[in-house]
Amino acid sequence: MSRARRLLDLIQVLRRHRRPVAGAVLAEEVGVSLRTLYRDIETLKAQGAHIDGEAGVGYVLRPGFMLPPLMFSEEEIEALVLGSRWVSERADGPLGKAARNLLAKIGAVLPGDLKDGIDASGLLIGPGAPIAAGDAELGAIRQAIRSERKLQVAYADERGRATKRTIWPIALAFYDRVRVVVAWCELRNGYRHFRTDRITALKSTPKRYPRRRIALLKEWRTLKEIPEQ
Amino acid sequence: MSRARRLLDLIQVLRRHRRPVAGAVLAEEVGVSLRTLYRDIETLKAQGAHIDGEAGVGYVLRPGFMLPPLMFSEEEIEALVLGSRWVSERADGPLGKAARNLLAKIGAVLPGDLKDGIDASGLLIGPGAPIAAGDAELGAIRQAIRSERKLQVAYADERGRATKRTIWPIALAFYDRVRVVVAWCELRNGYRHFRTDRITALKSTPKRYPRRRIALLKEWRTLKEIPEQ
DNA sequence: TGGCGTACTGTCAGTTTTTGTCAGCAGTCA
DNA sequence: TGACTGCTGACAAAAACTGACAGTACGCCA
Repeated sequence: MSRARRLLDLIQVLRRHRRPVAGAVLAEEVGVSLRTLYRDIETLKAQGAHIDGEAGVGYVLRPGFMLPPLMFSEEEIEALVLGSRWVSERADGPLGKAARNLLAKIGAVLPGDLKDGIDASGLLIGPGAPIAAGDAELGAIRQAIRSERKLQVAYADERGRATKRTIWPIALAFYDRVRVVVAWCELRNGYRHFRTDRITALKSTPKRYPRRRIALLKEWRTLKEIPEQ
Repeated sequence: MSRARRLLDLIQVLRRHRRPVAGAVLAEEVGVSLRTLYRDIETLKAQGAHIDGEAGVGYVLRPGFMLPPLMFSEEEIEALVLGSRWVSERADGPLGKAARNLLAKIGAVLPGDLKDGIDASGLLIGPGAPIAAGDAELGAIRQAIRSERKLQVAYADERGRATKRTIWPIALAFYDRVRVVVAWCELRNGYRHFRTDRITALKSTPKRYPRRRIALLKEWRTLKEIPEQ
């Protein structure tokens, strides 16, 4: 197995372990000596991987994705840049910032004559309809979705009726003007949609919801296809 | 210099030359023997680079971008997926397809447990307002923008007055419901905006416009900041 | 405090990979 | 046809990688 391949494998192995892993364990899993493992970790760090090593503890990989060398066509890059610009303009603050970081990161590795390529991409996002409020909490909502944790929300429905609910957020949908949380609602015992601008208060909880998000998402998608009464 | 680094360099060198380049020239530029260069080209092709070699002619790199190994944070990947989904749903057909290819390409290199990660990303694009017509020509417009070539268009303005113009397209702006071509208009001798749904006919020409697109784009941006009369 | 588990570094010999040289075949173009 | 070029195989030299061993440093815990 080539060295480059082994390095990718090492990242995967690291990803599998959520807790810190000892170098010796990693070395065994990828089939090299401990000394070589240290060298590999060094190489990966040099390539930008976020690996934290602590004496007496082990290694952890900060959440993220490592991509191997990849070739994109012009149109694919255009799509990437346009999409990131849309996120940058129309999504909430932190996500928009991530989109700009993404572009900066890609720009940084392109040779000089291509850096402007990204800035000067011919595809632009026009200003759109003003987006309804409720941005401040989106970061927390995304975090809850990622980590599959329950949220407590105070919600005012379209008729202004206020309720307090515990929900299992499974997705966040971006419309032109509003954002909608898709969630299982413990109060109603069913899937419900919550416009973020109508969430009057939100509290993250440390409680994980009892099913996997992917399964819930699949179930919700199936239900959606059945016309409602 | 590491081999991986040299391969990236080689891609850059190839990008610089628009005409076919002899392997001997490339070998000299990256500082290796011809034999090694052939081996490098082979490796790059195996990694997915679109390099065409023809005996008696030389090498050409089909337009595109090669990215080195890159680490993205969770939020950056979320932004990438969400942005690509927006492009996939809301941009024109070919670009949308490119966005889907982009995601597939990234999904393909991720280890098994992450592939669904992309499909199951918790961020969705909601259905939006119907988009005004004029999609069919977008591919040709983007092509003209990329290659800095003039377009002949028949245009009906907001009051229905029809004109025929030769324009230098420099950008394409995506609004919620319409798409707008930003261009220098030879008829009006100035920058004008054309809604794609009001372009009644469009013809690509092989004529390059006389200035660089980046410069025009910069000029247009400056002019925009001056309030119009 | 001492012991344990761990990250990390240096050195060096053996192994593997990469590289250059040479030789030859095949395709393109004028 | 001849000049130029892509492409492949073989082999030895050069370079990089690897494993083993020795040693240091750091954090945790009894």
